[in-house]
Amino acid sequence: MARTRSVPYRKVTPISLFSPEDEIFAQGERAGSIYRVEFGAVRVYRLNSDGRRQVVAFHLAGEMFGLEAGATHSFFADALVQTGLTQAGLPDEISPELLMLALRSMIRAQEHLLVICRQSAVEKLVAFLMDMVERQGGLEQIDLPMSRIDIGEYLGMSIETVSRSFSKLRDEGLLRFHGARKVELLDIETLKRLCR
Amino acid sequence: MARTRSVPYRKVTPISLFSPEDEIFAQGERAGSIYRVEFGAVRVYRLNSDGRRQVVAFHLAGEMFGLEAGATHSFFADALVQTGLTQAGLPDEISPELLMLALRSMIRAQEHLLVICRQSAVEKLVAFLMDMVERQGGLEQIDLPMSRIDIGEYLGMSIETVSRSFSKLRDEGLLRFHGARKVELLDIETLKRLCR
DNA sequence: CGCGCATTTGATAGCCATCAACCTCTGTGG
DNA sequence: CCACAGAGGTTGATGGCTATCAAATGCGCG
Repeated sequence: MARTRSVPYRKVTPISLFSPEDEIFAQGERAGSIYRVEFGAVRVYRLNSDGRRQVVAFHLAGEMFGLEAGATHSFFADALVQTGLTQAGLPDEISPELLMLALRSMIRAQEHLLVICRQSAVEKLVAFLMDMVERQGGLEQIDLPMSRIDIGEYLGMSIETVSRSFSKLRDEGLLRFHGARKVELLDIETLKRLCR
Repeated sequence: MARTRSVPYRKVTPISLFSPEDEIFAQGERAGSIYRVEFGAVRVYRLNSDGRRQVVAFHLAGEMFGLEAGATHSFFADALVQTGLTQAGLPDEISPELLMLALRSMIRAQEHLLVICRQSAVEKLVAFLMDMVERQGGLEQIDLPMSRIDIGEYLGMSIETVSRSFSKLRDEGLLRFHGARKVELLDIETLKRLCR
C-alpha cells in the first residue's frame, strides 16, 4: 500500500543492525530522524495506561517510518527479527515527498481503522494477510515476521482467536502453513472476497 | 486535541452554507482544497464495499479537514447540522504548518485506533465524550451534533449499544441528558478514570 | 395535537475473551 | 544421537459482552 521509497534522504547513515526485541526508539524520546528498513521488520506500538500494548503498524523492507508530529516520539519501535536500518535527519526544507509520507501514514492508519472496526475475527485476519501479501510483492507465499501476540495486538483480538481463525482458514483449504510463520495462500480470489 | 487554526489560507472563500446531509465532497472527487469549519459540524466517512459506513472523523467549529494523500478524495464528507465552511486552495509552497496538519491528522487517526481496539463499549463512549469535551473548550455541558447512528459508526458499535452505554452512565450518575443531543458531565474525574 | 423518526429498552443468540491443557518446534546439554 | 526444557502456538470449555431482532417510548416539527 503506502510505498515510501521516494522520500529523499539527507546524511544517510550506514546500516545499523538490530536484533529481535532491540529498541529503535521509545515514546517520549526526542524525534527528528526518519528510518528506512533495509532488511528485516519493525513493529511500532504504544502502551496504554493499563499496560496493554497496541501495535500500530508493522514496517517491512523498503518502507520508512519514524515521522512525528511533535518534538518527541508518540510510540515505541523495536525490531521483530534481525533488522537493518538506515537513518536520516529531516531535510531542512519540508519536501512534498515528506508531506506525502505523512499523508500516506494517515491513510494507512485510517485503513487500519476500517479493518479493525465492524469486521469479524476471520475478516480482520484475511485483511491483514492481504496487506502483507501486497507489501511482500504479491507472492502467494508470505513470511510473518511477527508472533501471534503481535498480530493479536495489531488487530485487536486475542492470540487464541488469531490462532483459531488461522486454523479455520486452513481447514477451509484457503491456507497452508509451513511452520507457524510461513503461509501459503491457496485461493487468493476467495480470500479477497472474504475481506469484503 | 488537534487544533488546526494555525494553517495559513490562500484565497479564502466567503463562507458557504451546508444543511444537514449536504455533501461537501465525495470519494473519488478531485481534491485540492482544505476546508475550515466556521460553525456547525462535519462528518468524514467511507463506504465499505458491502455498503456499511465507517465514520472516520468528526470536525467541529475551528477545525480544518480535507487534506488528501492523492489527487482525489479517499472519503466522503457531509454536514451534520447547519454548517458554514471556508475553503482554500493548497499553498504552492508546502508549509511546515501544512505538514503539521497532516501529522496531527495521522496522530488523531492512530488515537482513534487506540480507542476502538480492545476497549469495552462504555470505555469507547467515555473516550469519545472526553474528546468532545476537550474540543468544545472543556465545558461540562456538550452538544452532540451527530446521531446515535453516527456515534456507532464512529466507534464501531451498534446504535443500541451506544444507547445502552449512555443509559448506564446516566444511571450511575455520571451523565445528565437534556434531550438526546445535550449531555452534562456530572463527574469528569470518574469519567476520565473510566477511559483508562 | 398528532405524525414520523430518533432513541431507548427488552429478549435472545452468537462471537470472542479468558482460563486451561496440550502440542510442536527449537536449541541445549548429556 | 537422544532427552529435555522452554517458548510459542493450538485446541477445548465456558462465560460475558454485544449484535440483532423486536417493541415501546420520547421528541421535534408541522
